[in-house]
Amino acid sequence: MARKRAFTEEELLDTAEQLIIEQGYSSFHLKKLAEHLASGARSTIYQYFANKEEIAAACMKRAMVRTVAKAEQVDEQEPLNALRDLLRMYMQEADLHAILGDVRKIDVSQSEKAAELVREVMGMHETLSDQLSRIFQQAQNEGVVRRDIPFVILASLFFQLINTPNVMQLPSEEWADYLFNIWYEGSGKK
Amino acid sequence: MARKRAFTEEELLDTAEQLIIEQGYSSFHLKKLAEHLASGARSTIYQYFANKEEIAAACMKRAMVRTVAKAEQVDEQEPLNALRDLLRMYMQEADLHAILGDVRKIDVSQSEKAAELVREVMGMHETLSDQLSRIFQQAQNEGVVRRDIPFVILASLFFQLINTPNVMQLPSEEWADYLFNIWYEGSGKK
Amino acid sequence: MARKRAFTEEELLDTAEQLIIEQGYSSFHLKKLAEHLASGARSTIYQYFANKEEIAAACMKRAMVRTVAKAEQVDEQEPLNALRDLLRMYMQEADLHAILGDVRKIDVSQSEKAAELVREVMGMHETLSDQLSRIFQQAQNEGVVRRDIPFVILASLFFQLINTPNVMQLPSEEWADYLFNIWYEGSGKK
Amino acid sequence: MARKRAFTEEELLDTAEQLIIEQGYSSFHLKKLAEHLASGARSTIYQYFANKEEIAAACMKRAMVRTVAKAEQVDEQEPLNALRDLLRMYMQEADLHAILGDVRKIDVSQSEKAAELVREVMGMHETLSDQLSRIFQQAQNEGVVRRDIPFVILASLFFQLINTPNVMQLPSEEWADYLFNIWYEGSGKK
DNA sequence: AATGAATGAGTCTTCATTCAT
DNA sequence: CATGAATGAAGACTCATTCAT
Repeated sequence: MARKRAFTEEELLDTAEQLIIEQGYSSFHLKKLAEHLASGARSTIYQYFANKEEIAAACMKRAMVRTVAKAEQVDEQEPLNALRDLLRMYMQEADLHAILGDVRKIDVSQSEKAAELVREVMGMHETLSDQLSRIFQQAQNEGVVRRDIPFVILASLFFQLINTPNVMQLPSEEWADYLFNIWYEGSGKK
Repeated sequence: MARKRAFTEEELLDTAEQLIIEQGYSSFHLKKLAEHLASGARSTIYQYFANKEEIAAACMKRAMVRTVAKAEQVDEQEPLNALRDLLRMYMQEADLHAILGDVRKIDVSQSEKAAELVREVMGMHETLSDQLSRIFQQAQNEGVVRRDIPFVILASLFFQLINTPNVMQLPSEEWADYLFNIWYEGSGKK
Repeated sequence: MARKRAFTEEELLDTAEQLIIEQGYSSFHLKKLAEHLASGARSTIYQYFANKEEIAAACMKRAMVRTVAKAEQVDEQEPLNALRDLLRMYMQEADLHAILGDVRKIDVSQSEKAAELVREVMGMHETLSDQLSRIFQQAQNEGVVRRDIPFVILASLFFQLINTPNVMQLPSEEWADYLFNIWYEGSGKK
Repeated sequence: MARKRAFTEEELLDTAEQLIIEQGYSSFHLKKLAEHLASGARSTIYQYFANKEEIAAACMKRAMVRTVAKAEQVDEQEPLNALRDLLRMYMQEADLHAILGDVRKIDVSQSEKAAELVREVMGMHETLSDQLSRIFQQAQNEGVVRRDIPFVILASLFFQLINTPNVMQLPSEEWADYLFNIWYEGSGKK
């Protein structure tokens, strides 16, 4: 008994995520968002979200939830296998990096809702970090990775692999495994 | 007899660079720039540059020129030594990464001058890449790095080392050497 | 060494005061304000004030300061004379009533400056009330006004005289004295 | 078979009146109105009224009609008794004052219906004024109120009594009689 | 030159009103 | 009839850029 929706909340967040990833949060404008939505006026957006900040935060939370859900399904029994699986997963959620860098830029002072969402994202980030640390520590205990390097650094380097441009155009999983090997074996000659 | 200069072009670019690095290009405003300049009015900036985009581009070019100059001084005879030296150098010019990520964000459509500057920055980036590739190829020829991996990827991974947060607070050079070792030997157990 | 000002801060506040008095704070818009200023764009206003709320608050404070200054010059020795003088004075600052009713409508949550100004206005209101109370109490002590009525009520009724439309078009002072007499003697036959 | 009514016209006007009295016409929004209605959507309001202005005007007319009806029942034989009764009545319809101050704020240029309603309200206001004048004139004729003051002024001062804040928390009728006495006898010592 | 001031284009947000189911 | 949804016309505010002294 009402008009047909111009776009779903889902579509809105998809579009927002795409824009934020491509151009960064600082240049994320509702005008642009509305234009990219194809149908629907700018003001319609306010039916779904109270303000720009909430959109960005909701968007980031959604990506984070998605990632955490996948991360939880990784079997942590065998550290190396776990790391390989995690890398594959992060490779698919490659934008997470960009997003995490932008969460702090959200002005949270005018919207308690946005503040809460940002807090949740931070919390989940913590969860992911903890998982990596846990696995790395176990790997060190089992002696399968170097022990002469603090695991934070190992983790940090490992996490950066995601940013490597896939110049060989390999399928995501193969690419992940390829990088994993280099990370593990090193770039020097054997 | 002209009035006392409010600020030199040099000072302006220094301040701009600092701002762009700290907060990213998208949130780089001339208002902020003027405030950080201590002396001089916002409108005075237009005596030196025609618009915001030119400032950003000039700023990035300057950083690039600086880097290229240093890179040229690296002795490329011994590939591994050359790489070590380059890493040390890049570590000092760590902001280059941030800057390079932002060049593309400059809206170049309204200012031919800015467009030209951006092109120059891109060109110099190319120069740096070529150098890295050259050294890596030589290293592969000499058999001091793995040959089963395309040198572009080796270079890409190598270049990412710069982003690793220096959690151990080591002095820049030591930190570079530390990472170099991990990159070379890998993270896996020996 | 700069362009000529489109309007002074003084002119701006004058215009704002007029608008707020005529149409109330709730319908006070910067667009309207700019239009009434004859010269100057809307955005120029922001050179002088940070936001709408500050303008309104500054405007009210100015009126209040003006009034308090006049009130302080009233000689309180003889209560009845003092009251007569005060009434004359309030008659000239007749808009004070309208303004006071609107101070509370100012949204103070986004601007500390506005909040402070509002606080100051309230404080000065207090000062004026205290003065009235003081004089009324003294008048009761000296037996020149009724003692069977709480002085707050006496003051309240007295203060309302200001709102009486001057249908006879008497000069302000005469009109004040005229009303003062009715207030004192009552409307009933002697 | 129609759906259940979301709200009656009566309920709508009740709520509108309450809002206009509490916060003034300038901050009267249909959004707020709909929220306060508990049941029914904002758009449903347009089944009953063509626009915001009509609602406000209808609301004010209703209050006016109510007041006029009560005023007509006052026995005008004895002027003083009539005045006392009128004051009691106005005290109960104390919001009338607020409403009358707001009629002029209604933008009547877009809706002929609203314009007509506003005209009616003004007309009834006239009626009430006439009644007051009539009674005052009679009172002057009978010599029960001062004759040295134009009856318009007497009426005006009388009407303002309604605004006096009831600090003593007396029941409405007692409060009316209390003020009536002061108005009649004056505030000066006997 | 340097700069205080002006300004218009652009963004966010709100709200009355209209649509279409 | 009722209403969920859409929307355009404001209004607040910011900022790059231009003016004129």
